[in-house]
Amino acid sequence: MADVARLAGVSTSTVSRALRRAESVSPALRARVHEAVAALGYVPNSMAGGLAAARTRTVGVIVPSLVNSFFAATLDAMTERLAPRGYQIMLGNSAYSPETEAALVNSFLSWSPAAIVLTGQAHARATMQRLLGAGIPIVEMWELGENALDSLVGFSHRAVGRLAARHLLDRGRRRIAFVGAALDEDRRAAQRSAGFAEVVREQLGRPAVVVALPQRASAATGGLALAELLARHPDVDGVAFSNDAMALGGLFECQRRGIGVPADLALVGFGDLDFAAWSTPALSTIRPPRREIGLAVADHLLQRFDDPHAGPTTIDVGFELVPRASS
Amino acid sequence: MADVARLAGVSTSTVSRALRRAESVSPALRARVHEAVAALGYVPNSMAGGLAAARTRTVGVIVPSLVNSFFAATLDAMTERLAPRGYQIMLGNSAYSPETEAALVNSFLSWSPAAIVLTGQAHARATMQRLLGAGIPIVEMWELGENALDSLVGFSHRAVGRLAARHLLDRGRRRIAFVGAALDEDRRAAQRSAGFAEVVREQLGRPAVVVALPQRASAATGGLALAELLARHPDVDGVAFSNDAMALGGLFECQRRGIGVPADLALVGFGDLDFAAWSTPALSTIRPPRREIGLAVADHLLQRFDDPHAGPTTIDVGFELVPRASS
DNA sequence: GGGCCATCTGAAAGCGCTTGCAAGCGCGGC
DNA sequence: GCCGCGCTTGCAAGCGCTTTCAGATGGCCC
Repeated sequence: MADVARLAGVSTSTVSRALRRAESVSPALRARVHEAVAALGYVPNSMAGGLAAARTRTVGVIVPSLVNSFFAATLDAMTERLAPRGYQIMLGNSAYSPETEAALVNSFLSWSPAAIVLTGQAHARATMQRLLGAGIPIVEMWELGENALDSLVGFSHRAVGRLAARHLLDRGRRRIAFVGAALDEDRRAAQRSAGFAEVVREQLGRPAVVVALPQRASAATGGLALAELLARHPDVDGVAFSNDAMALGGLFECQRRGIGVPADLALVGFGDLDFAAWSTPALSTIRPPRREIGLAVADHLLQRFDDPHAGPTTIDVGFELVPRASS
Repeated sequence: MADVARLAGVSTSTVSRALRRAESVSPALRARVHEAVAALGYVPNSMAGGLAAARTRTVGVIVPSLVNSFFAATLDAMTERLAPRGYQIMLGNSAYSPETEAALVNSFLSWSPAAIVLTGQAHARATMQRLLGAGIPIVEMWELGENALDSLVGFSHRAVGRLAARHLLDRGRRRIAFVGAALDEDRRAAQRSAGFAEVVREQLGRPAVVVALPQRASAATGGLALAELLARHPDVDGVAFSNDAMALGGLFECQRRGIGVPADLALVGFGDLDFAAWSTPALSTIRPPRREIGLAVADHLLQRFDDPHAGPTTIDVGFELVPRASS
């Protein structure tokens, strides 16, 4: 930076200001500084900057899994929006464990991040306290409930479950069931399941049939769980799956068994993954705005970075039923 | 840190050493320091540390896409191995653009990372120079060719394409074709296509039929591309897809058209994604070690971090044909 | 033309750690 | 009993920026 200052014939404080808050430096000097920066290929040392300013252009993001393409799409969209503004993403993978999440939050905080983004609303108490004490924007995403820590960007998974059930009822199905996986671990899937069960109880006056395997959701568990459901309730005529990957597995299981979809069994998934529109029959599903969540989080954060007066908000990004041939 | 030092009755340098290189501090003091750290809930400021030491426990990773579950799985595995050792991942999304990659490398470098991990071997010249000048381990992953920048962890995509072709030939198919997408952008897919074409030329003495759509690979493009292939070559009897998502789209397209798989048309994919084993018929595919790449990269880096004498290596993680019912 | 205010720039004090250097200490050998 | 060597520990000098504070500059009004 001293070199840049020398070449531009100014002091390092001016260089810093020209690079940081351009408007506080006269246009002529600003141009000279930028020329010098370009000529020297100067790249500021982020750590020195961060240390001096006690904040950095870093956003810590913790997701429970990357293989789950929901969060991958959200992250994708988030980097897309944040990177051009010079914000780096520090990635953390909690593997659905609150303890791991706590450890990640701790180490993220040691970087004085500009914000921290978490998935869901379930956190260790210590995590929440530490987060609140940091005095930076905190965003919880992908879930929408009470008592937000700070900002919230998501939608109601209970409502998703309710909609799935209503959709099957609308299609004239009465012997309907919910198929999930790892519901103890995946809170949001459990909420969808609960919403589904609510509607079943309200409309049909009986407890809902829910089959959940302990393994993680996948096409394999979808097929296996459907097999188990059929073994226990051979007369089932409509199934809501916890996500599209499982629904795909269910669809294939039906093909193997010669079960007509939707003639014998109506299927509805969640996610609107790439293949849903292309399967035979095309998969009815509920589309969560995977990318939009990332964009909304990024936009909200940028706004709060730019305007210190901007406070936390709750953004309901909603979701959408995509009825197709499978139901 | 001063507080910790006071509580432990030592100087800050001792605290730093106890935390950093434990062996250079007597066991008694080390224990006192750790007690004090625990009592105070002290979390070191990474930036101050990084600034003073001119290096950080940070690894910059650039992938071309997260939605592509190949890289998501690799990243997942990498974080799993790196996080427990205190290394943070800075995530960059190049979106298959060398310019974006160059910008990301630049900003990563401003954090004095412990290493940088790139996807593939195609980079802007300036990127490579800057990287080499940084004097840190550089890993290129997912591709295996000549002239590694530094370390290399991957496999030969040309060999994958060759194997796909040979597999179809082994199954007695002669009118075989390759179906891909965005081959100009996705170098590795292009290499698979080239390997496929080589074998066709060698064994059948004619140029290979390759259909590639400009859009990104997906079930949708797989179905569309297969439709185009069938329009141009109705007599095709074997197809290798650039990846499993496309193959799935192709399989569904066959179901729609009543084309028997594998009776009329043999299908082979690439990736061994979750659903491949569960489709009807189960999808023959070539399995790249998605997670293993991440683990190998992480292990290699940790080794080089621990032992400054350790140099770059090239690791061929290989791949595996998984023959199933679709071929 | 002088005085005052607004605007822009520079000097310098850290930000919280790491690490080279040197001093302190205990112990074994002569 | 003294010397010297190794192992520990503390001192203090930065690492490369940001930002406060004050000084310089120029424009404008009376």
